[in-house]
Amino acid sequence: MKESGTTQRQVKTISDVARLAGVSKSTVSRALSDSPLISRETKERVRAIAEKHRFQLNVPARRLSLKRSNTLAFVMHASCGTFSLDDYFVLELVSGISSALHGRGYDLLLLNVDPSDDSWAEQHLESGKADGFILMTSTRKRLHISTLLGLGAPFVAWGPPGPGPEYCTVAGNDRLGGRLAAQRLIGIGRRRIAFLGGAEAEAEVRLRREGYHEALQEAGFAPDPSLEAYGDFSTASGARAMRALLEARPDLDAVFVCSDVMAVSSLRVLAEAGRRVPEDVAVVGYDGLSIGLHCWPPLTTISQNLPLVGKLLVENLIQRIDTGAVSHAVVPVSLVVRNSG
Amino acid sequence: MKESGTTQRQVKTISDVARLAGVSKSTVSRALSDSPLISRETKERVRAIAEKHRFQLNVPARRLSLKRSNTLAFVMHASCGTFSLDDYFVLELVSGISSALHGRGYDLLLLNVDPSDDSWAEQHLESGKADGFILMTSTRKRLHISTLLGLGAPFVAWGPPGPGPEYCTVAGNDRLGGRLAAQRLIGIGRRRIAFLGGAEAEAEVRLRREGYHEALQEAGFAPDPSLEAYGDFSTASGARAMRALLEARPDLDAVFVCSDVMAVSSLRVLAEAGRRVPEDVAVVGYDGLSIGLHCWPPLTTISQNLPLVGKLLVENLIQRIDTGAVSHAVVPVSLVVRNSG
DNA sequence: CTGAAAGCGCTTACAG
DNA sequence: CTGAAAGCGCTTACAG
Repeated sequence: MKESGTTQRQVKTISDVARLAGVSKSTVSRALSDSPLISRETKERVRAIAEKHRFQLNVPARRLSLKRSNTLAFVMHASCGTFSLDDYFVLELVSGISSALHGRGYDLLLLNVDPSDDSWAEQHLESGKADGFILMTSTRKRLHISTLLGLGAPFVAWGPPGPGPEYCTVAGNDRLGGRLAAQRLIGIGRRRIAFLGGAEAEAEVRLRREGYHEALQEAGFAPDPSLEAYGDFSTASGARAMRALLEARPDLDAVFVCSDVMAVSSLRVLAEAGRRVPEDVAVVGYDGLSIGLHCWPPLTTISQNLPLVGKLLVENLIQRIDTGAVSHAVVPVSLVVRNSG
Repeated sequence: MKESGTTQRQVKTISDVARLAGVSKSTVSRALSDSPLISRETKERVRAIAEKHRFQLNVPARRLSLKRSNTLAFVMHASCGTFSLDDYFVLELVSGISSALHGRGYDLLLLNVDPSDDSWAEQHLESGKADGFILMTSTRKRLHISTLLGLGAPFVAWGPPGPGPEYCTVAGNDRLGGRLAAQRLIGIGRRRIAFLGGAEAEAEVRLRREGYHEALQEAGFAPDPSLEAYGDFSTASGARAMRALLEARPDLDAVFVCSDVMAVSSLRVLAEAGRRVPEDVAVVGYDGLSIGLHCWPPLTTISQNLPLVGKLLVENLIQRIDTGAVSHAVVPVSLVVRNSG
């Protein structure tokens, strides 16, 4: 009974727990990971001791042994240096992903990468830093996707699936979104409805435009290229495209803008041009970001349900890691009517 | 020369590199970590081989051996479930931190915690998941700080240092910020200048109020409690406090709001009350978030230079981990004049 | 159901 | 300057 003297000795490894429980390391390890090999009594005893001493498994050791990091990396490229509104979409998504990870036993690593450099993938995969990637990057997306495919890395990308090799995707229902936006503007009596897109090369932009075209045609209007302009999802490009549209078609009475971030800067251009929103020009945005609630006038928009997007990104990636299953998820979108259109 | 057949064999461990270089594992390890023990020639040879085969050190093994994770955890509690504007300050900061980490050899873990539960600290420290913490949480800050202090965990907290035990802090110059805001409003001829604060318990709120009082007194005005109201930094609380102020003092002609997030919702309340901004009521916000640029009217504000804040949080935390040094940094603030005040 | 032993891939005294 | 060996703290065949 010479327990005294060792009173405050820390319980830092499974060996310590084993000693206290009078069993082997193997048994402790199995008890803590709930192995079916261990009897209920032993399990309970070991766990009680572990809890009493607030024992924490050493995670690097576990990862080394398991050859698995239980870590997901979120890949983004915040506009180097200063933050800007342009990143709000991604930031709102991080929040959804982070919540979705809760209780799933995975950690979330934030990876800020240079869009023209794809070495991050190998560096994080081969080193055992991450088991899989969530790809948000819109610039040079093809480069990053093909690098990941080349490595055989598990990943999930935001946006509609491309042609070619298969990988997990989560996207909004872009065609429906475009359609809903145009239908809304037609429904409130607009006739010269412009389309302000992100980069035309992006599949989601083309799909939203298709939906917009369909709605126009169903209402008996012919799509008109002079009513279409493109940016790159940044505030600056949105403002530029809006100015170009006003110049080309001073008679436009509505505009469907492919992202809330660009819509917010379009509102400003319209105000500066002396157009009242929505009286002179109605505006519908896309994404359903919180800023849309607080700009002026509050933005009517197509909401993408980002918490759900985050959940699906996480769950489908984990499924891909565990089973190899490749999935394509499409999340519903919905029209949120506020004041701008 | 029977090299063929093994052509595509992967180089996955330092043993593989050692074999190819004709040296021992020890030497490879030392060469890759740039140990002064190794000759320049050997170093170069080993590194050339490692690079040629795109060798990546196994990070969990390294962490196990070094007993150091080289990982910083950013602790936040996004409003559970749905994201909201309320989180924009934190999100802009994550971006700054992530950039600041670039090239410092540390990874960034995102920790979304329940504000009433402080078990995350022990779980991440003892398990070797993180070496230090960046604390953003405003709710129950004292609880989390005392838990971290109790564990002896390296951490840095945003906000002015509290009394009692010492820990690293990074804060804005809150007193100066409050002063600049009030001076601006006095300077444009306002006389009944309200103060809309975050929680009165927060040191930064009290300091900003002190600065505001000082400026008033210097201009010959007496501070007036009926012109002061408090929220909790959320949009909802900002709106509530603004309504209370308008009710209590319908004659107010300016308001200094302690955060841009609350200022944005105050703008809306003022618009609904039929007050023109800035003609009837001038508004100055705080933080310098990007939303301030895109609300209506664009927000005059006290900018906090969040990229610098992120840099200091990271650097001072790493210094604390490496040397034990406890620092208190104060970042400059500046008035950014836009349209609201 | 339990344990002794090997192995995961590094780092670093220790010996030369 | 270099190497053999022990050790970091887990997990898991393998043997009982």
